[in-house]
Amino acid sequence: MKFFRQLKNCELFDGLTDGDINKLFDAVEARIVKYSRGQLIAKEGEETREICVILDGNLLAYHAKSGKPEILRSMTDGDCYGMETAYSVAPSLGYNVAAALDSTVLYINGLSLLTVGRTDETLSEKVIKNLLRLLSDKISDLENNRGYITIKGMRKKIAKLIYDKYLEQGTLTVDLGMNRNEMAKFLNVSRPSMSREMMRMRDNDKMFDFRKGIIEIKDLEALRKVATEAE
Amino acid sequence: MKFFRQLKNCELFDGLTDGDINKLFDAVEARIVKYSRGQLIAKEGEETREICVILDGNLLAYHAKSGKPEILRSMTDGDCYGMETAYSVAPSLGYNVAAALDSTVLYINGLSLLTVGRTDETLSEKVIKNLLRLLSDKISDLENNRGYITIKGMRKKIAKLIYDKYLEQGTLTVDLGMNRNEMAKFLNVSRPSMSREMMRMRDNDKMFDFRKGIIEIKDLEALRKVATEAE
DNA sequence: AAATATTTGTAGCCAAAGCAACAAAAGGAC
DNA sequence: GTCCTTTTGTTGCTTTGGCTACAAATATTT
Repeated sequence: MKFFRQLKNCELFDGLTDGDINKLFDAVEARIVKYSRGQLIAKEGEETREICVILDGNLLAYHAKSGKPEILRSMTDGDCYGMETAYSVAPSLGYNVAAALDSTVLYINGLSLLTVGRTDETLSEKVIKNLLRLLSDKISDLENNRGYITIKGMRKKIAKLIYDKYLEQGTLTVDLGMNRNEMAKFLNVSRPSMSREMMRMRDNDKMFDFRKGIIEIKDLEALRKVATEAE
Repeated sequence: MKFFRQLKNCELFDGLTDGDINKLFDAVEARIVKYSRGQLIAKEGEETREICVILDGNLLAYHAKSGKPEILRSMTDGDCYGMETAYSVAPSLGYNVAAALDSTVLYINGLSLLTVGRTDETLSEKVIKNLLRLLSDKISDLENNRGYITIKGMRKKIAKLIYDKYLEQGTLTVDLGMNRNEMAKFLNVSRPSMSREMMRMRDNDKMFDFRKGIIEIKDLEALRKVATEAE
C-alpha cells in the first residue's frame, strides 16, 4: 500500500502489524481525497461520522468565530482528527480545517472501523483500545487545561503550572515546554499581565528565576503554598 | 440478577437486552462493594482501570483542592463514572468520590469489558459504541464549556449563552435550564458581576427581559451581534 | 399562612488584569 | 558578521469584574 508509513505512524493504528493494517483496509470503508493549498476542508459545526487521517501535506485546525483565526493545531503525515465527533450523539465538528499545503487525506468511516472485529478479533481489540485511549486522553487534556483556566488569580495560575511541572519532572529546574505566548494562551490570560506577575514572583518573592521556558525554582515551599492554598 | 434495573438504566448498557446483560456479566470481571454514608470512595489522582456503576445509594463527585469542596456531580442508581480514566495512558481520576448515603457500587474491569466480544460479537459492538459515545459526548461538553470560559467580556459570555440557547430552542423565550449560581459557575464569573451586566443588557440596551431561568429576547439582532462579533 | 431557607437583584469599592507601546534580547538567514 | 524577525521584558493607564453586603423576591416546610 502506498501510504503505509503514514498509517503505521498514526496513533489510531498503534501496535498494529503490517498484516493488521492490510487486513484492516480490506474490511474498512474508506476513501482518499486530495486538497489543494488553501482549500477549506471542513467547517465548524459540520456533522460527520468519518475519521480523517492525513497522508500527505499539512492541515490546520482553527477557530474563526471572531475576527482573526486562532490556530488550534497543525497536522501532518500520520496525524488524525475527527474521532471525537465520529461516535458522538451530536457529531458536530468543533473547529474548521483547511489545507496549508497541497494535501492528501484518508477518510475512514467510524462505524466500519468498529466492525473489523468480524474479520479479526485481536485486530479489532487493538483498534478499539486505541480509539478509547485517544478519546480518554483528550478528556484528560481538556480537564487538565480547564483546571488552570478556572483558577482565579494570576499568581496562583503561574504557581500551579510551575509546581505541577516540578512534580512531573522532579527537578528544581523545570522545563515548561512552551513559550510565553503559548503559556499565556494556555492559562487564558494576557502575556504582559502574566509576565508582570512572573517578574514579581522572581524579584519580590524570590520564588524562582527564569529564562525562556526554563524555570529555576528557588523557594519550593513558597511556590507549593501558593499553588495549593485554598481559594 | 439482583440489580438488573440499575444496569438496564445505565447509559453504558444502553440498547442491551436482558439476555445481553446476563451474558455480559458472565464474561466480565466485576465486583460489588458496599460503602457507608460519608465514606470516601476514591481520591483525586488515584489510578484505576475500573468503571464504577452505582447500584444503590448516592455518590458525590467533588473537587477539594482548595478550601470548601466543589460538588461536580451527584450520582444515583444507574449512573456511572470512571470510563474516562479506565482507558487512558495516565489513568488518574480527576475528582474525589464519596458516599452521601449508604451505597452499593459495581466495579467493572475496563479491559475485561472489551473482551466480551469473544463471547458475543453483537453485544460487544453495543457496549463499545456506548463507551465511545459516552467519551465523545464528554469531550463535546468540555469543549462547549471551554468555549464560554475562554471568552473575554462578561457581556459576550452572557450574550453567547443566551443566543446559543435561542438557536437550540428556536423560540424568543428561552430556558437557560440553570439558576444564576449555576450559570455564573458555568461561565466562570462571579454571580453579582454577571447579574450586574444582565441588568445593563436588560435596562440600558433592552436586549432581553428575564425572570429566573427564563429569558425573553427583545432585540435578537443586537444579541446576535454581541454574541458573534470579533473579539 | 407563618416561618425559614434559598435564590435573585442591587450598589459601591477596589484590586486584578487587560491593552498598547516600546525596549531589549535572542534567534535565524544570508 | 549584519540585517531582520520573533520572543521576551517592562511600564503606565484604564477598565473589568471580583467581593462584601444587604434588600427583595421566591420557594419550601411545617
